Amino acid sequence: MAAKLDRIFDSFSNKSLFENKFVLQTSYTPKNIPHRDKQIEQVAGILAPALRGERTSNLFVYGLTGTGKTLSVQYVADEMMNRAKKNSLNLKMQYLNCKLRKVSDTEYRILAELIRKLGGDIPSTGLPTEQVYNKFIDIIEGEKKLFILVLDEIDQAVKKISDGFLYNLTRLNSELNKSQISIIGISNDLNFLQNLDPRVKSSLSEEEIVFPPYNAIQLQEILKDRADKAFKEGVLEDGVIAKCAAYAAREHGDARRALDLLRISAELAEREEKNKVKIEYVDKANEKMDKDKIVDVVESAPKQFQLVLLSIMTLTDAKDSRIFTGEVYNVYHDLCARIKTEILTQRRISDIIAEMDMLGLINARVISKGRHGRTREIKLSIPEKVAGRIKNIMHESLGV
DNA sequence: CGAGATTCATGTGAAGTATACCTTTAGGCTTAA
DNA sequence: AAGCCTAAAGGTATACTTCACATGAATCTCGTA
Repeated sequence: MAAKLDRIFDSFSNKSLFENKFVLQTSYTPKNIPHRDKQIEQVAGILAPALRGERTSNLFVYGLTGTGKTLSVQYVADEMMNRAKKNSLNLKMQYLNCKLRKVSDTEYRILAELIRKLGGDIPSTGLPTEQVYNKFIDIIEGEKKLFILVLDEIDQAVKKISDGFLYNLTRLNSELNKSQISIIGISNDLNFLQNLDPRVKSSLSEEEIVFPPYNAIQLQEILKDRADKAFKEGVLEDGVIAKCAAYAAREHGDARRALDLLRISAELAEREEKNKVKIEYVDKANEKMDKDKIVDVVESAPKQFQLVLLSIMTLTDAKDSRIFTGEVYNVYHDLCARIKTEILTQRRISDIIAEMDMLGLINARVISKGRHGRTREIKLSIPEKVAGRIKNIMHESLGV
């Protein structure tokens, strides 16, 4: 065993394909952002008044995942902060990703997280929401400043909560005396604005910028740029980058995905102690990414979700016809009885199934079976290759 | 035979409940002057 | 008297339950051709 480990460690330290892996990670902020010059200029143009101490317009940024929205905004923000520091302007920016699980569920949690990031302290529950607002205002009003709030994945937040939250935020300015606040909303959902309360819509999107997806060629350039820094000389086989770019271009030009693909391909190659990244590793990486995502969701899901999912999977195996809510509930019921867990009502299970549909674990749609009532028709949307693994995880965590 | 009426199995909304936290407040005890 | 601790009182959020009503097409009913 020890010898084997030695070998693994040796190969790891000696033959690493990476020069600097960090460059490929999502947290890395490159110095130049290719093909986004125009958007960056626009953002900068809109935010520039802040450097003169004026309030900036609220800004709304669209674009699919991995089109460089967050990166560009953060880039501009960083530059501005530098500038502001030099001119000793009291400018403050705060970035918040609304999608993080611990944050996303409620208005309360978003505000609480925001306050924590600003150095305040707020309990995780118990306070009236209004008091949390007051605390937030207190912090901002602490000293005179311009405050720019960047809300990433804002559509997620609104989907979970309501747009009342945004309404409150946009109105916040009228309650502020010394300071002023501007909001930058970043959204993946292009239709997001249309479903918004008109009042919110007009005040939030004083300015709008759209980030178009990258095409395959642009993706290749981005990848090459980073690959040069990330990898040692000549470890990439020809066409690896092209293939990563192609895969990602198929997924609406998602640069993040392209970079992940490249990194994971190389990691796989490294693990097999190869000294070159071959094209087939890209395929493997692609599969692995899908799989990891699902595993992640399932692992972090609450127990009752897992039980319901397990019921659905059992049913999928048992019969090849369509699956309905009632059947799932029966199986779930038995399962709970078997492992002595409390049994939730069918009403709740119905909601859980709807939520799992949102998570993309299953595919459920409401159908009417005429005389035989209305129900959801449920289909598992976990690939078979991953299903086994998922089942193991659940068996383990549930102790079935 | 075809237009309505009926029906089933569950979707869906609203309101209520239990639990887990949180702050505030008031009483009681300790402490220092 | 001031300070500190503790327990009770009064809030809220969240996950869930209960109740009640809404749905929508297969099936049934019945009048008519």
